[in-house]
Amino acid sequence: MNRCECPTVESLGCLTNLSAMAARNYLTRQLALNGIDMTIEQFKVMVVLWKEGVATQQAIADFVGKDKTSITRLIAGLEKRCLIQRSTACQDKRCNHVTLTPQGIALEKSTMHVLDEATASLHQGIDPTELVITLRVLKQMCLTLNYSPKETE
Amino acid sequence: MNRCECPTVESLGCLTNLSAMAARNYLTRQLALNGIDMTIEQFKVMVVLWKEGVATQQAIADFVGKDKTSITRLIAGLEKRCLIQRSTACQDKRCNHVTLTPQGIALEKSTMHVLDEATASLHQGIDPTELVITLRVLKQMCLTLNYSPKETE
DNA sequence: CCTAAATAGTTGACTATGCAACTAATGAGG
DNA sequence: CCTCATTAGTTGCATAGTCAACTATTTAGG
Repeated sequence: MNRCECPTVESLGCLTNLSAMAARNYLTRQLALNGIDMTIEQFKVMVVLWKEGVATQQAIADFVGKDKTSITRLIAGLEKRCLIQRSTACQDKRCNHVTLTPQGIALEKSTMHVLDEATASLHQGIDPTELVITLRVLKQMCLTLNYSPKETE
Repeated sequence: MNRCECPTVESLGCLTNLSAMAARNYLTRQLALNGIDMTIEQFKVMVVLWKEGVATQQAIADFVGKDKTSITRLIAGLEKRCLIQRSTACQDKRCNHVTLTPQGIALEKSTMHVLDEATASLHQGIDPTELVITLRVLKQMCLTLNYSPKETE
């Protein structure tokens, strides 16, 4: 049964949700198929750390566009898998410094490879020009919603 | 802090997730602001029922593009709010017939109004031609993923 | 200096999702 | 007819997300 038949919609509200879920599930399967025990959400946190080396939880939250609460729990999952470490100490004792473990560092190459292949699959069959437009439109929508002045109220 | 800064991406994988979440949260707020005690997910189920009148849980799952497990739980939420009813009986005793209660029927107009306004907000500032392209691209991506022949394996 | 506001993180309650395992009912083939 | 595969739905387990309330720390202002 075709999963794109939601009767609601010719709207970004519904279609972004459907396609996001489809992409999410696809990436999850690909990671699993490649023996990488990591969810997409955890993966995004790892990308930040691979880039930055160290980060506070709040900084990670801002990077990946999530609540600090979510980060607390994602970090907990990554810590359980021994991919990152939390060190409570720094000048500002409110902050946690999140750093990669050797295992975490080692995963970068293979994991990014899976991501690149998966992204290629997602983009497959899509006209490059239209892809660019789509990405721009989605960003536009994010901006509109995050900065929306009065919530239509 | 701008929530569209995920460093990962110029990919549909990441951007659809960000924009879907943004849209989802926006719609949730709008429903709440209008005094409608319903989540987006429940709302989608209601749309199916407003259209179809009756449906089995599996049929609803297919319509909204979710697992039957999710539907079991969404339906439970709607039942608790007295918006729908499950009647186990029919020719095929495996099926549940899900129907609307009078309260559920009564909610259609106001709820759809909120949806229409919210959709207009989402689409605000987006060129109509580009919107059409975007919707087509997202559908394409859903199709690619649902029918993906070999999972890149 | 000391109180009040802001910030970083955590926790609990609620909702949603997927997978796997399970029950119950149906249908198909020997 | 009876067994076996299929289908509908439920439940348990793990993950994720939001909001609100809370602790601890830092900072700003009287």
